[in-house]
Amino acid sequence: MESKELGKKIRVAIVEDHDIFRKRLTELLGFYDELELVFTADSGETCIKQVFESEPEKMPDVILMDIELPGISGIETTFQLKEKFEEIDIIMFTVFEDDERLFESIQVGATGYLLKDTAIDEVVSSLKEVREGGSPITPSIARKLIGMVSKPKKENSSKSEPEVVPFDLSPAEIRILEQVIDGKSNKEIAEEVFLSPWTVKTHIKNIYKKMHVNSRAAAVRLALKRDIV
Amino acid sequence: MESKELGKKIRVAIVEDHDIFRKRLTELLGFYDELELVFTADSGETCIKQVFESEPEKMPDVILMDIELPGISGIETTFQLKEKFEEIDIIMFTVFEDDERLFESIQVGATGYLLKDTAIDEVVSSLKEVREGGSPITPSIARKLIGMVSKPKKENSSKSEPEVVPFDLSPAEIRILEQVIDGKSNKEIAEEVFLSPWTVKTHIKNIYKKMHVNSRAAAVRLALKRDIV
DNA sequence: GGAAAAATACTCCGTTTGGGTGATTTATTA
DNA sequence: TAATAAATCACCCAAACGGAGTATTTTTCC
Repeated sequence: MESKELGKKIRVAIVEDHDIFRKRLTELLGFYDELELVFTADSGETCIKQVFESEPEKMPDVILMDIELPGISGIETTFQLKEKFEEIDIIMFTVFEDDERLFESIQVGATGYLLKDTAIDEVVSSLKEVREGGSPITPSIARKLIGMVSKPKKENSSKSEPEVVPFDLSPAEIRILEQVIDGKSNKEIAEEVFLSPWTVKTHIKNIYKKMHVNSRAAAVRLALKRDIV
Repeated sequence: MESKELGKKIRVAIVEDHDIFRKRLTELLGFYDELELVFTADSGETCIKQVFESEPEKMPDVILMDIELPGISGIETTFQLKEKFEEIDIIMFTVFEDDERLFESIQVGATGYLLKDTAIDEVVSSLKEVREGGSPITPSIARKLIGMVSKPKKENSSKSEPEVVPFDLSPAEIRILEQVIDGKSNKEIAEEVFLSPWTVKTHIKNIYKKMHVNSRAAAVRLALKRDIV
């Protein structure tokens, strides 16, 4: 855990399209001596522009990023920024609590995920935690995150190795996923497992939902990476 | 988010083998009126016994569970408790930060995961959050959790040596194959690499020929198996 | 300089996929 | 027993894909 020069101010940027909210946040963060607001932006495009134009000593350490933005979304913005500026930590800041956005945010490299009703000093601690290698996450969001890696409880497997199956795919689904990984088409799979092509398709759609992907290629990559097969 | 009868005291139990630590924690939590300590235990066995013998009005809402315990571990204890008392929330409380224990804790049904150096009022907020459907997690732990669901970011390996690639894919083809593995569509890839979608398609067809496959899924599997990326 | 390889762009066409919706049957378990 | 979850089958539609062919421009290397 490499804490980044304690004692130095944390350079913060705010990306938020809602004027009043942005100003209020700016105002509140102003009370904290340990923070230095380097810029605010009201859109993803502006934010990216600002970062590119920032002199090194004004480069933000952490960006508080609204997800809902006019034009490109906060998620897309994060993705683009992380491509070039890997070292900037980005905390998603949103009113939304849905799984998809959370998952996408994580995929594109967001470090934290806070709901907008988070108390201001919680926000400030989060900014610090992020600099120290942590990932501040609103508890209600954390529970969803846990849901993504935990499998709903079932049979007793307390002893020996827990036999970890990421995403809780049913046996039928795993069987089909294996065929998908083998590069077979739905029709081919159907013949292989003696099911109608429609059933195969339904299974695959359910697999996608559970794995949070939307194509065979992505499913294959994830499955191999997580050793599902 | 079903908050459980706000206004009612939260019944808490502490499971911790270290005497001084347990007493100190007990003492500290005593200052909070909104909490009611129903019991403490110094081992998993004792804890389970206590829960089974608890009268309904003394049943804990939340248990702060140390992971390192003499006899059965906090994880095993959690597992056994959750089997019978699904409604009890359990927060793992530990000095350990390793992935395995975190993962196991989640698998057996722990709701939160705090490090022992967490400030006391953070602990108290966590107890409340848990009752409101949240999952309080120490930020440094949360980052590990995120690592479990995120895709590894590509590092820029500035090519110095020729780097042998199975199948002799041209650099352009490898670049495109990487995108295919990321689950992108031809159009998305085209935008990413600034080429027309038709060109991308041509490349992909050539990749298929060289790899002797005829679908994305198959290409992804082969590429990952042979470490092309 | 000239041949070969790679990269680029485009068309036509039929097939496959992914997403949405809905329905029935069989376990399982609360 | 009632509620839930898993597995099965079905249809529609728009978008994406894969196969075949053609053609120009760059690069590379002998």
